[in-house]
Amino acid sequence: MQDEVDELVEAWQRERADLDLSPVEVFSRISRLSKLLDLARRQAFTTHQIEPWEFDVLAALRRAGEPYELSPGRLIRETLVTSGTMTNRVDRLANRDLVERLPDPNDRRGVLVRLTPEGKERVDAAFEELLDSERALLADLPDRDRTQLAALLRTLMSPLS
Amino acid sequence: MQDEVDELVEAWQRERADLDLSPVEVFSRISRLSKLLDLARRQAFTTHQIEPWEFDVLAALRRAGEPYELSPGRLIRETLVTSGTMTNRVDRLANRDLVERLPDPNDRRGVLVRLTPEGKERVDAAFEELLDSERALLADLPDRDRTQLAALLRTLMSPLS
DNA sequence: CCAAAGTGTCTTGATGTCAAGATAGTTCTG
DNA sequence: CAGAACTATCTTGACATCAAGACACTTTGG
Repeated sequence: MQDEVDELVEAWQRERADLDLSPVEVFSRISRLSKLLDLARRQAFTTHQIEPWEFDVLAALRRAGEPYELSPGRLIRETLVTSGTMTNRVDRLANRDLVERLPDPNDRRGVLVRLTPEGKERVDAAFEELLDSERALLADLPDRDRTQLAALLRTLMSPLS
Repeated sequence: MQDEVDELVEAWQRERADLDLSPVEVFSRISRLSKLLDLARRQAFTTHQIEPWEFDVLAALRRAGEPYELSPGRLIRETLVTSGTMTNRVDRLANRDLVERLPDPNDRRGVLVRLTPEGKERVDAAFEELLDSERALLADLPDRDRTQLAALLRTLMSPLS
């Protein structure tokens, strides 16, 4: 069985037979999968009227547990975006009443972003839908393979993070 | 050994013990890896003064083989971007003399994008650097695991593409 | 205790992308 | 062969992001 990446590697091989192309087999697939996953994710969220970037923020707050509060700085670190981006995201989420901004009682520079009850409902529903859709994508992969894949990805990631 | 995703899964587990979180173990790692890879890629290309998006276009033309020509439509399909984006990319690459636009002799609506000699040099050098940097990332992974990882990713991708 | 360095958040301007639609040329159908 | 449907590319306007820096407050060190 052959996929797009096999074709890509063959094309390179024809042109640059001198190169060792083995890294492409792994990394090109990861990049493509990630792009396709974004689409699937966006799809899964449409029912709940939220965008992937909204989910990322809401989910970080949800995972934090009661009282569902984190500082913008912490959200930045969790979601790997810049501060300008996070200001903008929180603004838009606050406009939609999914989060609210509170002054940090311990630091007058600081702010706390808190999930509203509606935000919590929304993110919980979206997460369940996301898990369902991802489970469907994994359907072809036996349990053993799934575990092994996760383990290999963990190893690959360790030098990067 | 534990990574960020293990922590993320634990946090979810504390909050939502009712859910089966196994898909997260795979997909969250793929997304994160892809993000980290983008950074590594960007890094590898700085020496050669090109951006990842430039590489994507130049590489598609390079792989096509002599005379290194493809239509914008074909480039769109290879790189998974919209037509507006591709027009913009080709414009900027043409301004930097890395590609040129030619009329398609067989279709007066059409255009062919051709790699210039400088574009070819640039993309070849960048690709070699990219392969080196990716090989370094794979250094910890034995050959056997590498092949298996590629195979598992191929299986995972097949229902999506 | 005060000045300097550090930290947390927001603002600004530039950039790359997309969706929708415009335009020009081609292919199909009756 | 004429009109309709289709295709290829480009244009436009909106949008999310980032990098750099502004601003307010806090911590550190003499």
